[in-house]
Amino acid sequence: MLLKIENVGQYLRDAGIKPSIQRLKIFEILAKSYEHPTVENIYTQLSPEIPTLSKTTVYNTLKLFQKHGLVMVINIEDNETRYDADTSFHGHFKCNVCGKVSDFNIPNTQPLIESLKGSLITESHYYLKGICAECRLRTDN
Amino acid sequence: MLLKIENVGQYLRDAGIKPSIQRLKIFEILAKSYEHPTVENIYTQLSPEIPTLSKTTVYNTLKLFQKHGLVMVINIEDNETRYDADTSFHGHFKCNVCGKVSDFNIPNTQPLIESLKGSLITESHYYLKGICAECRLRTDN
DNA sequence: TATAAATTTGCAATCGTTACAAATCTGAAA
DNA sequence: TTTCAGATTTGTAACGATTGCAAATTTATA
Repeated sequence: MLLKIENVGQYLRDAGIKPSIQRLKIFEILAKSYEHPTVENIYTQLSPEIPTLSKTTVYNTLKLFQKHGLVMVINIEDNETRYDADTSFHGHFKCNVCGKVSDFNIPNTQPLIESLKGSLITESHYYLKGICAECRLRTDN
Repeated sequence: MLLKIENVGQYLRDAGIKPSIQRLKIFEILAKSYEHPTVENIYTQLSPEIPTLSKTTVYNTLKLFQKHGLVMVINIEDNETRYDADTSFHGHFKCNVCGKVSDFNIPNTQPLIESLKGSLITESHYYLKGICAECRLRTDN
């Protein structure tokens, strides 16, 4: 989802991260769009603006965000790691035709799983794959 | 979960796959255990029994199983692809301490997601991460 | 037994990610 | 302002999982 953060610099500072230009821009891409970009996506988008940007910086920064709980990792495809600045519990839907990943709300709260009694749950992930409405219309599926 | 398949050879044949020794053994590892092995796991387990086994064969075979709907991919960690011969909808829980991945049943049916109306859903994945009961007791978490 | 097709194998290539050390930047003290 | 230490960024090399591909082997068929 689109996160409404007025001051990204403050948001990072509050999380204990010094807001360098690279960090600010990377976080903005994550927060101010509906995409769930890969490292490659972020790097490509930012390169014109920050020509000296290194892909290593993107990796390092995302690791840093993760460590501070500002970002969650989306593993839908095994060869495609995506990132999301919305860390609240929500689902992801990936269209196998156009490749887009969209968010969806999960109505009810998580069910209590009997067999996991005694376990500590720190992360929940729910995702679906299929063909999105637009692609179905377009391709007659 | 533990799949109860009396005749693995027949099961593969029914799916349109000729049951070679390699395919049989690889499928047995997937079906007859609670683990959710990686390619590495499978290769290591089978190597003593089939000394000529190639890791490429494991990859090819898993791709083939996938194509015929006999196997689902589990992407919990971005650097660790696991496989499961139980393709029915169920959840996975990964313990961050011992690393084990266990199954759990999901009680109620999937909620209808309003925003996905018109989409065709072909795969559902639900997974949790945390610390399992055993590791909590052992490590005092 | 001969031959074609299917399967397996081994190796090289690819790609995403990480390690690491040098370069650059930032902020505080002098 | 200048200097210096620490933080951050960068580029390159290394690594590991996965794939491409062609040769070798096995299996099925005539």
